[in-house]
Amino acid sequence: MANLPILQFEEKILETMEQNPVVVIIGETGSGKSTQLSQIFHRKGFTNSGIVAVTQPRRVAAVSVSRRVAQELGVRLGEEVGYAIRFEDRTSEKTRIKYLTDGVLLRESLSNPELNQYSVIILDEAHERSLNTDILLGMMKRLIKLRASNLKVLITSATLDGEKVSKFFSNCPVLTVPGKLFPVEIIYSKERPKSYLESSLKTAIDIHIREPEGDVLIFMTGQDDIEKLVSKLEDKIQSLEEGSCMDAIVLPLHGSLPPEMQESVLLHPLSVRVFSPPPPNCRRFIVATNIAETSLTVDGVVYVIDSGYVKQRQYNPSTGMYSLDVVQISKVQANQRAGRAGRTCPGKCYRLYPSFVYNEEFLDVTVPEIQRSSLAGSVLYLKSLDLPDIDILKFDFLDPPSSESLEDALKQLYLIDAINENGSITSVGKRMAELPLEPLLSRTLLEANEYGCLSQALTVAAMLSAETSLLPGRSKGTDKKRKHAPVDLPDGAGLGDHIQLLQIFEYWDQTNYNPQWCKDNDLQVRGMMFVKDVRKQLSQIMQKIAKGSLDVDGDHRWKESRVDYKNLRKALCVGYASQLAERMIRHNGYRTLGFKPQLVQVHPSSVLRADDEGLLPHYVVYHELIATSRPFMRNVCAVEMRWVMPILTRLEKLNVNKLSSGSVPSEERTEGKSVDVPNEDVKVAGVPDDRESRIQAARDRFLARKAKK
DNA sequence: GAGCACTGC
Repeated sequence: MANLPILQFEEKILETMEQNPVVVIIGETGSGKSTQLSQIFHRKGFTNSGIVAVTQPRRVAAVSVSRRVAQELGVRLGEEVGYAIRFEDRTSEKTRIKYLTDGVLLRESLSNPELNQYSVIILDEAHERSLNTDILLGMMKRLIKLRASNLKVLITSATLDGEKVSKFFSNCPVLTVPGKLFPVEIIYSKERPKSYLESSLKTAIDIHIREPEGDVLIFMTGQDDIEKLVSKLEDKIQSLEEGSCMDAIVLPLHGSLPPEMQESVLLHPLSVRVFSPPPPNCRRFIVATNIAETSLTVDGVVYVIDSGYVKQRQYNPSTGMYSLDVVQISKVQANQRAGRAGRTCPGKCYRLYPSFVYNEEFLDVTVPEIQRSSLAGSVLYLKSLDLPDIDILKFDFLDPPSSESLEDALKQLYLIDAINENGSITSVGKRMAELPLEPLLSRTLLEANEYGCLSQALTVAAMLSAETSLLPGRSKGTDKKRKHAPVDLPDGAGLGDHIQLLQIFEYWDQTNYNPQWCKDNDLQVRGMMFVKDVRKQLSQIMQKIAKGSLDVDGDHRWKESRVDYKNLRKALCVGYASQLAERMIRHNGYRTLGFKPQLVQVHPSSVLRADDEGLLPHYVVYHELIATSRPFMRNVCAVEMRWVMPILTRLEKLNVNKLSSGSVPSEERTEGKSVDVPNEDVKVAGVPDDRESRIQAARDRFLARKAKK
């Protein structure tokens, strides 16, 4: 600890802090910024007037760094040094240094907008540009004006981004603290590879034959490529002449591996011996996604092979559709990957692309999450802060999202009553913001409370929050098994996936949360326990914010509602009003109604059932649109026509221009736009002209069908 | 009839 580079900069940092409310620190890997900055401020008495907060984008980081700091200060974790993450608050009245996830700090500012308990706020790993950090950056800019006399803000960033952050904070000073990395030699390819799978295979084998010992970390884009490369690499290594090289093992590392397997990769070869006979000098090849870029650190890596690509999820605000695309990494990512080779000794990084690609094609920094996600939740959050000087469309973002994306968020919020036609937050919206959920689910919970099916809705919301971690990753071994397993699971009564999720939890509940039941049905125990936690947290918040009596514990008197789940589905229909789709006339394709109309299909994994004529329900709401091989609706729920009508009416009245004028006092607003011609109003920027006529057509068909009956 | 990188309240 004594020779951490950052400690030599202590005086300089303190001096700069004294004269400036905000300082940007560029601290390279190994500089000690995450553990030392907070201690420096503690030593210098900043903790006498308030707490020093350090945010982290990940839970594990908040926990492990705070543990380290407590140890270094020789105090018990939870006393002078503590942490706060979702479901776990290990702080006390004694706490002076507090590590917390950026999401927790955002929640805290909901009840205490000026964050008065803190004297110093450090936004660590800001260069990762998580959605929450970006919102915090904007809020800090405002906060330092309000609390000019008693708040200091520190932002840690990457070399390529520091100037930009500084400019954002009126050219605040930038301090660079060197890291403690060993030099890494960068080796570029002469040309672009035809296939980066083949190219990484060749490079890996070259390293194995020519280079001295040291593990090899290979960055690939996804599970498929990883599995292919692992098996090719294993074949190639086996075919090498016996005794000509040292032994080698090949290990995959990605997010859908069970956590135990991820951990076993991180341990040093000594521990691998538990599973296999101890090879004297054995090289490990770790084939990983970008999980190894920041989230996990693999020890012993000397060589890195960088494909130059990453799989990224992006949101298209005009269609409401997500897609997973393989895209080029940024320079910051490329450097981060290379750095993984220099943690224990000098290393080498093989970039499978020419240097001009790095220099001319790669973006300096990764496109921030805020420009790749649906912003309904963030916009609702900002609206709920009710800050007089904040206009969402002009909110000071470091990288502003497109106006199309903001308008999409406003439109969604309007359709679920979270904001009114003038863009102001409603009382429903205020209560929604208290819930740590996507707005559509928050809205569903509030509506369900009105219909007496809150308990069911809580379960659905909790199940959806954990959904990806419920099913184990697909691997050849479990695939066949899983074909039989779901037979034992409920089928959602044919009404859709939300209902099935509800039934699954209810079954588990009836077994008294038996872990064996999860295993028998191929559900991850950890995931189901998480659902239980989330459900509990949500019901506690609902008890605080909902009016009237609540039924959060499950009410078994509602037997009749279990046949068709009408109340729950009705609540879902109101909550998911902006994600509604109508089936085509004579086949089972659907057309989305809230966005620029898209032809989509129900995902094949859905349990939604067709009627006797083989047709699916006329209307469904969907949890997510995802474009993979084709555009699919994932997690759908059958809804009834008469529930849909009010939504169509609301869609018709939609006027995005009015929604976006949120900061103008309402009198002025109605003055200027008093002409009430809804047909004209629909034709605004970002909304296609044909939408109105399509909705009209949808209504006509609906009325015609109704007349027939 | 498909398959998904990574986080977080």
